[in-house]
Amino acid sequence: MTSRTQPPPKESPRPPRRALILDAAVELLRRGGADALNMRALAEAAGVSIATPYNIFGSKEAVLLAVMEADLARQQARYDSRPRRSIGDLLAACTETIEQLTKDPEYNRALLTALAQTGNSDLRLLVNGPRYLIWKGLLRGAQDAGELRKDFDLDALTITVCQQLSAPVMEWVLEGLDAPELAARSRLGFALVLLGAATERSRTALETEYRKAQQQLQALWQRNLQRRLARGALSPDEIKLYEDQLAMRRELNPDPTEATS
Amino acid sequence: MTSRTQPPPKESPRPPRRALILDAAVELLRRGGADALNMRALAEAAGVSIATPYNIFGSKEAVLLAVMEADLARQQARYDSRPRRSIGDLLAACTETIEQLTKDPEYNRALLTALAQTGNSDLRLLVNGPRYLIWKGLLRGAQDAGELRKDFDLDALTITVCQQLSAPVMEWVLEGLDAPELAARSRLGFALVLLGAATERSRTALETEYRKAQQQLQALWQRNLQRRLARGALSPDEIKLYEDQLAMRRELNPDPTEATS
DNA sequence: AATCGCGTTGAAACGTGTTCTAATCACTTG
DNA sequence: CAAGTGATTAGAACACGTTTCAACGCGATT
Repeated sequence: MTSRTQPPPKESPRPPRRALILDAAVELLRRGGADALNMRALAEAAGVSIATPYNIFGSKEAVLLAVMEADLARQQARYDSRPRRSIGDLLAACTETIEQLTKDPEYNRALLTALAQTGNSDLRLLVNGPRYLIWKGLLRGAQDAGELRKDFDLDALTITVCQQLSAPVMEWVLEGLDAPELAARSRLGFALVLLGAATERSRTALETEYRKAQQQLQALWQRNLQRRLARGALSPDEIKLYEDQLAMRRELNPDPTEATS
Repeated sequence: MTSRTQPPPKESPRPPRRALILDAAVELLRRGGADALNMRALAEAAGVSIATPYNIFGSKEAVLLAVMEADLARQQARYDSRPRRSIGDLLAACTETIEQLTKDPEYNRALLTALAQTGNSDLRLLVNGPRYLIWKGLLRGAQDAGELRKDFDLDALTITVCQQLSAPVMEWVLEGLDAPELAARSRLGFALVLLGAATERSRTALETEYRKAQQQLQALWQRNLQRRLARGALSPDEIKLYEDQLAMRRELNPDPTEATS
């Protein structure tokens, strides 16, 4: 009946404890990471009893899901407000999504880490459900605009694109990637996937996009590897990867920049 | 000096406690899932004191990493033994990887769940490092065989392909996907990504592969959604997705199979 | 044979999510 | 204005998990 879906239509009498707790959770996650968010700290930060979050939400997991839900609702609103139609808009949306994540890295990482730790499986639906529709809408726009072949199923494209986004995001959450690499990787993935379904009209633009992302990524790799080499913080696997890359590159360019050293 | 990389070259005197504990961990994961693997149960199952795993490995996380490492070493050996060169081999390797995972679903899911819960960030290197090289080798083979355009960077392709594998696997671990859908999704992703870099020679085969995976996926979706509809276990988001799909399909085929009901 | 080193042990400490219970508070009702 | 009523609170208690630590036992060394 009301416009909200989840919460029972019960208005908070005076002190909005629900919001108090959610705000405190966000702040704790942002400041101390996933480990900082335990129920005692949460209650204290919100200025309520430890029993209160349990009365209102039921469990720690439910608190986290509520935080996530609020986040997604905000994002969804942002997307709903601007319809987009071309592949350019699609790529822009990708960049925008990554920016939203990396704008508040501690918080977003901590939230996703904490949710992963609860082993929650609703996470998938919560995150992917609404997002899926957003991306599908964008892809449909591009398809209608003749930038994607009509004989490619929209759902299949959407899934593939979503996977290309979620994988690097997950790595970023686990601290395996920094923000620039996350951005480059997702754009690269988008471009390459879309290239597979591109029409003649969109092909060159996507190839350009692809090449741009690829060069960005290569530069980042070089930089990150050399930084880690300098720190001595490099695992055998990474070293092997690095040498592998160098060998490849040397193979392709018979005249590398070795003379400068 | 020795052929192994990680473990210090120290032979176990009589009772190989290290192996005992690792075996017990595997068995616990397989039988009871991630929750069943707590240190007390592990110690008991291995027939040692609870302190022993800590002396040998250092922490629960380290035990899990050791289990994972042993797994990967086994897999790596399997791949090393058979060099492959074409896109067909690449797709076969994808299927094979998924089969390895889903052949022992409880164990693999539990292991990855448990590792995700520890929030470990070495996970990425451990899993991706060796795997990365495997996939890169396969892609290089396909590129050398003229099935992938030479002007596409191998690392970029490898990353994108790996992401197309890791994302659905992650969803599968979180119980969001069943085994057939996992297989279909990864093949779909592989085909679509490779299609972006396909040469004229490989294009039609990849399109066929893509279409096969797509149809498989669609059939699975229909089945899964209807099954969940029947159970009444469907969230609003899923219903919206379902209606969205139906609308799309009706839009495309003016004559759906509705008459049969 | 006595001593030393070292891995192993059992129990206890510690942290965390969750629940329980008596006391408290606000708001309605007579 | 006072009493009742229900939700809310504070704090302890509980269950369960990881980790630590001092004591122990066993084999090798001198």
